[in-house]
Formats: sequence, C-alpha cells, structure tokens
Amino acid sequence: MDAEKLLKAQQLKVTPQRKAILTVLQNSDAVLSAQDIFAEVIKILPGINFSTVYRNLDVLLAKGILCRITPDSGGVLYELRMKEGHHHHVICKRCGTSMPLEYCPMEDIETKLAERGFTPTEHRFEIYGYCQKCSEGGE
Amino acid sequence: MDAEKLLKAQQLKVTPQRKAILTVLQNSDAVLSAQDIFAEVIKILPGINFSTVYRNLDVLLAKGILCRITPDSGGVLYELRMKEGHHHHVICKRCGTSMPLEYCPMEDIETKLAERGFTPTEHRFEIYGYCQKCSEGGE
DNA sequence: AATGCAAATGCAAATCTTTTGCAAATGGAG
DNA sequence: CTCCATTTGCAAAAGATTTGCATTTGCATT
Repeated sequence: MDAEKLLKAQQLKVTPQRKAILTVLQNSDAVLSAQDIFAEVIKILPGINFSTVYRNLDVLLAKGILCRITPDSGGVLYELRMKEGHHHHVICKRCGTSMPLEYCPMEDIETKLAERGFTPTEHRFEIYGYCQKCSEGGE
Repeated sequence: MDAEKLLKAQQLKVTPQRKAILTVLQNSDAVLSAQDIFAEVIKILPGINFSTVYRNLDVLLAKGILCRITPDSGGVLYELRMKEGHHHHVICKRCGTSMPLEYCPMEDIETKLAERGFTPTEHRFEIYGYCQKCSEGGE
C-alpha cells in the first residue's frame, strides 16, 4: 500500500509527517495508541511533534484511512483501515493484532429497535480475546 | 432500589459518599461521566473529593453495581446496572438515556471465531442513536 | 523554475481527566 | 466501646489531548 496514493486519494497534502505515521501503522499489525504511534514516528522523523501526530490521526480518521478502537480497558487505539466500508474488529489482548470481522449484528436487531422507536445512527461491536498464536503459548 | 442494600450485598462499607454517588445515578436515566457524577454529588455532599468519586466508581464497577460505556466520541460513561448479568446497551445521543438490550451477537459468531482459532474473552456491543422521544423533536 | 497561498507544522502553554501517596477519619465487627 | 481495615480528603503528579500562533511547506498555477 502506498502512503502517497492513500493521501492524495483523500485530497490530503503529502507530508513527511503523514508518510511516517502511515509507515508506522503499515508496519504494525497491532492496534496502536496515539502515544505508541508517536513513539515510533519519532524514530523515523526526529523532531516531529505530539500535536502533529494527534492532528493527523484525527484527519486520517475523518478521511476513513484509519479505524479507531476503544477497548474497555480505556484509551483509544488506531489501525490502518484494512477493509473498505463498515466493519467490526476482533482484537488480541496480548499482541494487539486486529482482524476485521465480516459480520455485523445490526441487521439482526434493526427491527427490534424500530419497535422501540429507537433510530440507530452508529454502533460498535468489538471482540477481545486471544488470537491463535497467543492462545497456544498459554494465557 | 436501596443504596445501602446494594453496598452491603457487595461487602462494601456504607458511606455517605457512596450513597450520594448511587443516589445521583439512580436519579438519572442518562449515562454520566465521572465529572458529571462529581458535579451532581457535590451538591448533595459538598466537600466530597474528586478522587473519592473516581475510586468509588472503580469499586462499584468492579462489584458489578455499575456499567461502563465508552462512546466513539470519547470519554467514559457510567450508569447503574439495571439488568442482571451480561448485556449490551442502546444509548440516545441526545438525552443520554440508556436502555439494556436483550440480544447478544456473540452467539451468532462464536463458531466463526473458533474457526480462526480466536478465543474471545470480552466483547462490546453498543448502539447509539436517538430514542423515540428525541427523534420526534427532530434531529 | 518561480510565485502565492491555503494547509500543515512546531512549539509552548493550557486544559481536562484520572491517579497516587499519605495522614486523618470512620464504618462496623466483635 | 474498642480496634482495625477500609475509606476519605487533600495536594500534587501524571497522562492524554487540545489550542493559539508564528513559521514553514506542499503543490497548483503561472
């Protein structure tokens, strides 16, 4: 995946900072916090600022280049969007690896909500646990 | 619902601070942030401290007296647990009212996860939108 | 290749939320 | 009533994220 193409496709300027952020996310199959990302990006681009990372995460998220995940344990995690369109995630609590999920529970429940007069606009479905690799090694 | 009974049932000491926190949550059918709760509790119990509220929210959560909800918009919200056992939530983005949901998507997906070797330990399913009352008044 | 400007960045400070250490206070079992 | 583990208040620290502003930079257009 080409960082420049990704950015241009969204009418975003191609800056070294953005390329570094995308590189970090590409090289990780785990979901990362803003701080994690900053810690990695600064290795590539010493001198980059926190605020630049935060601002760009917001921009990339708004443009749909990233997904945001918010575990129960708190915090906000990001990952490169690997799948087009709406989807949910399965996340390993040990290694942080995230997999897209080809299933959305909303279909099953839409009529039930309609009966209650509730109009859904967003929803979230996230599954945490241990991936195959991390299960094998014991808990 | 009796705050004292709730606390005693969980081997927690009955303190004015805890009773005040529970009272606030009982009188609200919306989900509240720690700050919201503090702002209300201090009206009942002037002099109560932030840290007391935070600590007690953690305790009450651990004991299963509260539910924690983390909207995409960020932040952490709490509500009195209205339903025994595992369940999910439907939350109105305007008035914050929360309703328990008698449906869990995990059943539908467990085998699919097993095929991938993933062992789920926790999951979250939250639906945001507008409740009947708030839909009527227009967006 | 040079120009112009909106967009992006760095920096520093501010804000907001949550946590922690510790001494004093207190609930409740015996 | 006494005692002790639990809980609280306080103050400070820690952590995460945001903001204002001057400067720089990408890039579309000369």
